[in-house]
Amino acid sequence: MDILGREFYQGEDVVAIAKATIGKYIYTIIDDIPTAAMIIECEAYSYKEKGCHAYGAKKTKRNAAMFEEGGVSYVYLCYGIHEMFNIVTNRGGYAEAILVRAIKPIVGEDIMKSRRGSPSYNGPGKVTQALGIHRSHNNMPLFIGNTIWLTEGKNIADANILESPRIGIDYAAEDALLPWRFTLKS
DNA sequence: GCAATGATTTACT
DNA sequence: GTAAATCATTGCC
Repeated sequence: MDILGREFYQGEDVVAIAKATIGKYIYTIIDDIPTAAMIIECEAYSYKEKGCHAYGAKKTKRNAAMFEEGGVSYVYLCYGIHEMFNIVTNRGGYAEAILVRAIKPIVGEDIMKSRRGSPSYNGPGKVTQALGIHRSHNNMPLFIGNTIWLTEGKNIADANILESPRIGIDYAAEDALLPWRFTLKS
C-alpha cells in the first residue's frame, strides 16, 4: 500500500496538511494486533498560536517531539486520563502538529470496540484508545510502515471537508477562533 | 519540592 | 448544561 512519505509531512503549511489528512488511512500494529481506520476529523496546531503546547516556540520535555522533523508522532497525556495522538509536520524546529480527533474503523473494529468498551471513536482520547496508541509511541516515525503509519486513503473533494473553530482550547483566546479544524462531511 | 492546570470523557441534574 | 475524575508536566518558590 502507499505509505505516505516524509515529504507529505514536511510542508510548511500545517493547515493545508491537516486538510489533506482528512480521508487518509491510519494503520497501527500494536500488541501484534493490526487495525486500520480512516481519519475523518483533525485539527492543526502551530507554535504561532496559543492553543499549541509549543506556543512561542518554547521547547519543553513534553513537546520535544513537535520540534522534530515532520513525519513523527507526538503522543501525550492530558487531564491525567487521556492520551492524544498528533502528527508532527514542517521541518525541524518549527513545532507544528496535527491532532487526530476522530476516525472511522476499517480493519479490526471489533478489536477497537473491545479496547474502548464502547463503539464510538469521535474524540481524541477515544481514537488513541481504539488504535492502541499510548505514550510509549511518542516520537515515532510514521513514514516507515512500522507500528504506526498513514496511507493515501480516499481522495476527498474540498467540498466535502468542513472547516470550523477548534474545540477545547478556550484559554487560547482569539486563537481559539481560528478555523483550523477539519471534518469530513458525512 | 509543591501547587496549578489541561488539545477530554463520562455521568449526572 | 454542568461537574467530577485524575496525573504528568510545568512553573515558581
